[in-house]
Amino acid sequence: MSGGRSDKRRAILDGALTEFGRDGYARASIDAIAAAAGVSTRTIYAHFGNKAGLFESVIQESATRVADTQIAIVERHLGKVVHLEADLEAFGLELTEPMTGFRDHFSLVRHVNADLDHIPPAAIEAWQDAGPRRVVGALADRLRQLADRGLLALGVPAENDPDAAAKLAASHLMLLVQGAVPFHHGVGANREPDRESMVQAGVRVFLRGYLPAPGSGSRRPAAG
Amino acid sequence: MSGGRSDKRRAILDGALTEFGRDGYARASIDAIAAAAGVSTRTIYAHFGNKAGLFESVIQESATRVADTQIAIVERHLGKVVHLEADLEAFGLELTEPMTGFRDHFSLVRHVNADLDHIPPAAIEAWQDAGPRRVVGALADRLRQLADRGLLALGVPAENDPDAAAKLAASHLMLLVQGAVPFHHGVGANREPDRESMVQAGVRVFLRGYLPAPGSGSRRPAAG
DNA sequence: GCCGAAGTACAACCAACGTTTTACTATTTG
DNA sequence: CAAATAGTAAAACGTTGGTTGTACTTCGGC
Repeated sequence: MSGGRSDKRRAILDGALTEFGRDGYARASIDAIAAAAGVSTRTIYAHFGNKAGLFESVIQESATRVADTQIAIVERHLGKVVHLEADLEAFGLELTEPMTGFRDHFSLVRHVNADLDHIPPAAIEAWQDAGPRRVVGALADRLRQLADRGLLALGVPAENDPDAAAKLAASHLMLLVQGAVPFHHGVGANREPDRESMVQAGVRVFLRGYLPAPGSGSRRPAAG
Repeated sequence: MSGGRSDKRRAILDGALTEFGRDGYARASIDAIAAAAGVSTRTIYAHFGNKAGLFESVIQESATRVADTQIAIVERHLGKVVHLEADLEAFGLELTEPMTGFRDHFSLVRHVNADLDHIPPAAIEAWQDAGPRRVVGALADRLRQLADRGLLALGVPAENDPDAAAKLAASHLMLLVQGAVPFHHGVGANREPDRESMVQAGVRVFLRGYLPAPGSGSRRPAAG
């Protein structure tokens, strides 16, 4: 019918993302994952060895997909900037959308951030490299490009990492824009409908922080 | 020696905070908590009924203590403001300090935020009311006071919640300032020593966003 | 000195879970 | 056809963990 042989692997990854995302590593059971994937538990062990191996595959694969999506959004809105504020707002709006679309993934990420002590460092590095660092890097590239055009002032770079200023600004933008979306059903006392205004506010704050002082070629935002 | 009878309860709460913070609810075991508290497991059930009851007591108690500390920091630095930027920086610096001092608590909070689906809503509300909402409220009060003096421009308030603008600004400040401290040993690619400069950067961004336009009594920061 | 509250040590119960084993089926490939 | 490959179903193993029951100890207050 649907597949030649092995969409089993895909089904397992999907089911595991759902279960791990909802319940976290410890609570999620192999049996539940097998049921969600429509697969026998033995097949999971055949593909991924053990629970830990499955988990690493799940987060790395999911992070890659999400990062690809987010980088595409970065490029779409910040590749050719015509009106900085409007483009940043559109960027932020579309960036916070996947957080509902990829609900399971971001739920999983929260679990990972809480469980860092129980995850092998190699797995963490692999995940960060495949996901968040790639996004921040892409965003930093675009911000530096805008700074070169004189549209932004990113501040003085550090000696060791010349991109530190751009990465910091990128982190700030992500923080301000993603802080707009509540973790869950209204934990931060924020309601859904004001996502747009929350993003606008975040962008406005970002711009106030990183707009070059009027009448300066490309200076740092302020004196220490 | 040290106590008449029942510091047992305190010892249990402390030990449980350590264990829950390191391992999360599911992984933390009653036996380990009992051992950490120097107490028999039976005593834990005598005091708190069951694991869930213990957990709720732990987070509520801990959140209250941390919030008290943070509110004191808010008042100390933002009660009598003389030099806004310097005071905000000192505030941010001292606010991010407890995150290492109360390491277990913030670790626990990350677990809670990831485990929201598995925690009774009543417990979540109680925790939010006892902790984060009180801090944001206190900070918002001070920001509104600064806005009244014309030192800040918080934006237009919403109809339903007149304090929404102040609370949003307070959330932004917390976000920018606390985003400076890495979750763990360098997950965000940030190193410890630059906490000071991270806080400075965050405050600078905040001020650029919420400083009143020069030569305006008390306007909103920008047009929509 | 006695009572009762609080605590302890220890065993036991029961359920859940990760993992392996075994026996069996279906499908592809040479 | 034969052999390998991938998958399934179900039981079993060993461990861990939450929870309870029970008998024993402390110790402060009357």
